[in-house]
Amino acid sequence: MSQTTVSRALNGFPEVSEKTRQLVLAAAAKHNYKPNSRARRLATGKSMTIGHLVSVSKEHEMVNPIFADFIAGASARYAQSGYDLLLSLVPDEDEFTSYKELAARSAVDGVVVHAPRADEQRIAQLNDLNIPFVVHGRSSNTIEKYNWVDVNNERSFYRATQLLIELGHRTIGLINGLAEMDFAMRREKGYRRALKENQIKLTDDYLTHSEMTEPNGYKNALTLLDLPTPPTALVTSSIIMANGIRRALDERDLKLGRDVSVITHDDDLSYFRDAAAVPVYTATRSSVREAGRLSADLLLKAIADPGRDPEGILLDAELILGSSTKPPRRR
Amino acid sequence: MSQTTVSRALNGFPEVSEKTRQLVLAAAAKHNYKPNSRARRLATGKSMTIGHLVSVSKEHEMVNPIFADFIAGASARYAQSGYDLLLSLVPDEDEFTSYKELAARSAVDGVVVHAPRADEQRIAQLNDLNIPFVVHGRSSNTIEKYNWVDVNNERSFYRATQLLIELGHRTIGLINGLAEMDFAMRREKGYRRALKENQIKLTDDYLTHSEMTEPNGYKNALTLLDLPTPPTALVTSSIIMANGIRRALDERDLKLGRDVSVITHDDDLSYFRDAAAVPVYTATRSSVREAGRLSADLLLKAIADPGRDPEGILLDAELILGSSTKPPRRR
DNA sequence: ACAAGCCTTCAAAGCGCTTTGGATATTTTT
DNA sequence: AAAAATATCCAAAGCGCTTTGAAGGCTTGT
Repeated sequence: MSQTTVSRALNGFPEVSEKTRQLVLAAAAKHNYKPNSRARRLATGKSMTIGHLVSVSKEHEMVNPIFADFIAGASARYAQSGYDLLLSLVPDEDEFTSYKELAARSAVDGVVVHAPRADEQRIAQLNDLNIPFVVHGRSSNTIEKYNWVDVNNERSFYRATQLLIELGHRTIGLINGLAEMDFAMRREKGYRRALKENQIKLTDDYLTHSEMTEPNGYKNALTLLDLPTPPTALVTSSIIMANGIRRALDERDLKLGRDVSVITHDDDLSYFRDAAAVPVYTATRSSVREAGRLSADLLLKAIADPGRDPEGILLDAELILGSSTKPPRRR
Repeated sequence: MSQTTVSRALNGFPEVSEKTRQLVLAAAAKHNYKPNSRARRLATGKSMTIGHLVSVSKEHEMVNPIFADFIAGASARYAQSGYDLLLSLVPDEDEFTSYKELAARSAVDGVVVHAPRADEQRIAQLNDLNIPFVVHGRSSNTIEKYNWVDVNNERSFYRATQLLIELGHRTIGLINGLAEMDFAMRREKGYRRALKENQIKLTDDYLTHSEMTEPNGYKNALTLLDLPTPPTALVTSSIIMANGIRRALDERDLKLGRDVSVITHDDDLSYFRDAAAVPVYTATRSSVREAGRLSADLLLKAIADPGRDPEGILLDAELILGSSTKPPRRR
């Protein structure tokens, strides 16, 4: 049987009769034959690979813990469509070089941009390289069109802050992610809007920016608790930081919920899943794994149809009531 | 200039004069030329790709949080050697199929085996497939030779338990990972050995096995605290579980350290780095990122020299004194 | 029974590199 | 100055597939 027939049979072309196809498939299964990826990719001119470049902050060598769950969501989709996932953790200053290199050697058919900043260079750069991409998040100061999947950060933090205010809190801190991150900026905006609408004036002392680690949650919580007028409630951007906050409260002999209310953003990480009947944390919750799935779908569409107009998908984080929020304690 | 010369110049062959090489390099840099990966891989017969198959438990869709840091370590090494990292998150029951498929289409030059069980099928299977691999961890019930990088789990949990005993604790619980995992088995062994050497008899009630999530740490801690004779100290396999334990203590109005001592294994995750002058947790600490680096090195060596005898690298976890351990409280 | 048309199969070209074996230019030796 | 040795470059083959263009085998209509 000729190579052509085999190739066509395996790739589902209509020119081959059903009988021969079955024969070919049977023989392939029997010998555990799979077309050699390398040869196939050269012949088709496609890489059948999606690149994920995750930046590692030089300073703290920090890998954003949400990325594992995000990738878990995306990976499943890629597998379904026969794509491989190429992962590269790069020092953040090398990010663009890495994209360029991937494009030059045409190693990937598309890439995912993680952790966009409010000012994000990569979007224009990738548009220039003319390589399909999707951004997990958005970039406020970017005018260009691009594909993105994001959570409604501004609105959900507005609602979270509003909830605390309705409970009676007037001194509310925000323990946020790095200031240059787009999500952090939007969350801050929501927080400020809620305060403003309720005529609450707070200095920037009640606002911290840092990498979202547990120690940073702890440290920043202590800083806020040591203010002359300590906050009675905290909003934070990550459940990992929330754990640090809990530790800080513990150290000050304060009880989460009773003494200080906390609302956290909850990415629904698989190892922190807050699935109790009454959740531990009141939270703005949105599954980052689902975001991974949607991002993958969007990217695959963009690759399949290069003429396609960029699209944005906005997920709405639910505001989940848990036991970490109560009215402020009487003094 | 001929294709041959260019190829040789770029790949550092001695047959080309230094002058021409510089010319070629300059021209390549100028046009941002990089040899097409697909073509190069077909021509050389190498994939220049390392596969990481991370299994996702069907039940909880849990992705082991240590894998991000492990991969961060490995990725840096791959990049240095020009290798790509292919990541696939697969439902655990499909693991072997996935390896076989990767091998059949020769998509990778080697693979890393994550989270080995005490009875681990994959090792024999990969040896059969004759594909270079390294295991992160070991498999106690496997006789075959293989490359591995592991921590001295048995010894470090022996020492941890011993420390608690020396402090005066007699009722010590172990909140461990899944029973079938090799690391969990070894840690239990160390724990039991320390108890036995000190003539301490405890029922299996003081021992729990589960996926290492925060909620499981919480739940299992509560279970142990509710025993007729509750433990005065706990040993646990993950800092994420330790956070759950803290929450359980909190709920019971017990203070970590003062009321219940805790020693945790600490993988030195980037978002939980316990770098305070006096660490929060007394811990058996070993950087999983370093394990990633070493695994990558070992695998690359194995690929470069197929005749090489398998090698094992045993890392010793340090026992770090923190503030979560104190003598048991008088009743 | 023959031509037209379709279904099925095939031989060969090409994907963009690396590598082999040979040719040419240069230097060294006799 | 010629021969030998070496340094430098090149044309062509080949990696294992997909895809093109064409040929062979069957069916159908007349």
